Amino acid sequence: MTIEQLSRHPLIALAAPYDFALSISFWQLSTLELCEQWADGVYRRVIVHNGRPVVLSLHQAGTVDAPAVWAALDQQPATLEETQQLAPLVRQLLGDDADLAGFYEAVAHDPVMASLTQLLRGTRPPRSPAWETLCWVVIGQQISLPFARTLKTRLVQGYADSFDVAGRTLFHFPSPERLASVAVEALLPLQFSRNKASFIVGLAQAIVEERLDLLALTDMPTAQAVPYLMQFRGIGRWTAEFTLMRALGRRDALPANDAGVRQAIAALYGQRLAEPELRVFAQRWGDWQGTAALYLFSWLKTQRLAPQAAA
DNA sequence: TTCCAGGACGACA
DNA sequence: TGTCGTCATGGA
Repeated sequence: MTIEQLSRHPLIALAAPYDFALSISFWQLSTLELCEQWADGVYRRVIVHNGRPVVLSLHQAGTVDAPAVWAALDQQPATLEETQQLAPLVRQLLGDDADLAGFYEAVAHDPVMASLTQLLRGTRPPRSPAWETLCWVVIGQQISLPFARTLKTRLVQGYADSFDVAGRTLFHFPSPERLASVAVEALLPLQFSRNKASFIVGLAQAIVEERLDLLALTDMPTAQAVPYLMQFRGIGRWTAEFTLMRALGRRDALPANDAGVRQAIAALYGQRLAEPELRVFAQRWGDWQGTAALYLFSWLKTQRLAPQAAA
C-alpha cells in the first residue's frame, strides 16, 4: 500500500527521526502481544475512549525522516475529528516528545553509544500507562524474562478484559480497582510468590485509597519521583527507575541495577560493573542515561532476536 | 548441583 | 548504614 493510498486517512505527524517498526517491536520479548500488539505493520492497544474501552490501531504512514501514523478505532479508520482528539494520546503513547536529536548529539563523544544511535536510529520506544508498567516491572523483579512473561500472561488471562482483533487476543490491563479486590492467595496458583502477589495487590489498594498518585509523577522531577515511589512496599530503586524510564520516558532515569543494562555494557564496553560503578560510568551520558539505557536494551533485543529470526 | 535471571524486604550487627 | 538470608521459579 502506498503513502498516497494511506493519505486518504487523516494523518498524525510525528517528530523525526522515528522508525515506527523498530520502535514498536522494542518490547517484543516482554510485554508485547498481551496488552499491545505489533503485527502486519500495525500497532494495537486497548484505550478508554469516550468512557469505553476500544481497540486503537496505529498504521504507519510516512518515513523515518517524515514520520506519521493514521489511527483506527475498533478497526474503523478514525474520522478527522476523532484523529484530532486522539493525537495527543497517540503522541504520548509513541513517546513523541523524546528529543532524539538532542540525545544523539549528547552521546556523540561516546563511540560505542554513538554507533548504537546509528544502528538504531529513530528508535523511540512506546510508552505504556504507569499502572500497567508498574505491575509489569514488579512482576519482572528477579525472575527471568520468559518466566515473567508466563506470570504476566496468567495475570491478564485471569483478570483482564480481552478483545479479539485480527485473529489475535488483545488484553486491556486490569485497573487498580480490579486488582485491589483480588486476594493475594488467588495469585499463588498462578505461581506468583507471596511477596510478588502482595506487592501487586497492595499497590493497587494504595492507588484506590489515593495514597499512591501515579498521575502526580508527571509533574515530579525524577530525583523526586524515585523516592516517592520507593515509599511503597514492593517498589525498590530499580522498579522506580525502570517504571519512570518505561512509562514516562524519563531520559534521566537509569535502572543501574538492571541485569540487562549490566550485560549490555559488559558486551559493548568490556566492563562488568556493579551498580555504584555503573552509575559513575553512566555519567558520560549526562542526563540522557535513561535514554541510553533504552538503546542498550534495544541493542540487547536485536542480539536475542537474531538467533530466533534465523531459526 | 549451582548460579543467575530486567529485586525487594526484613533482620541483624 | 551495610550485609545477609529469604522468597520463588526456570533455564543454562
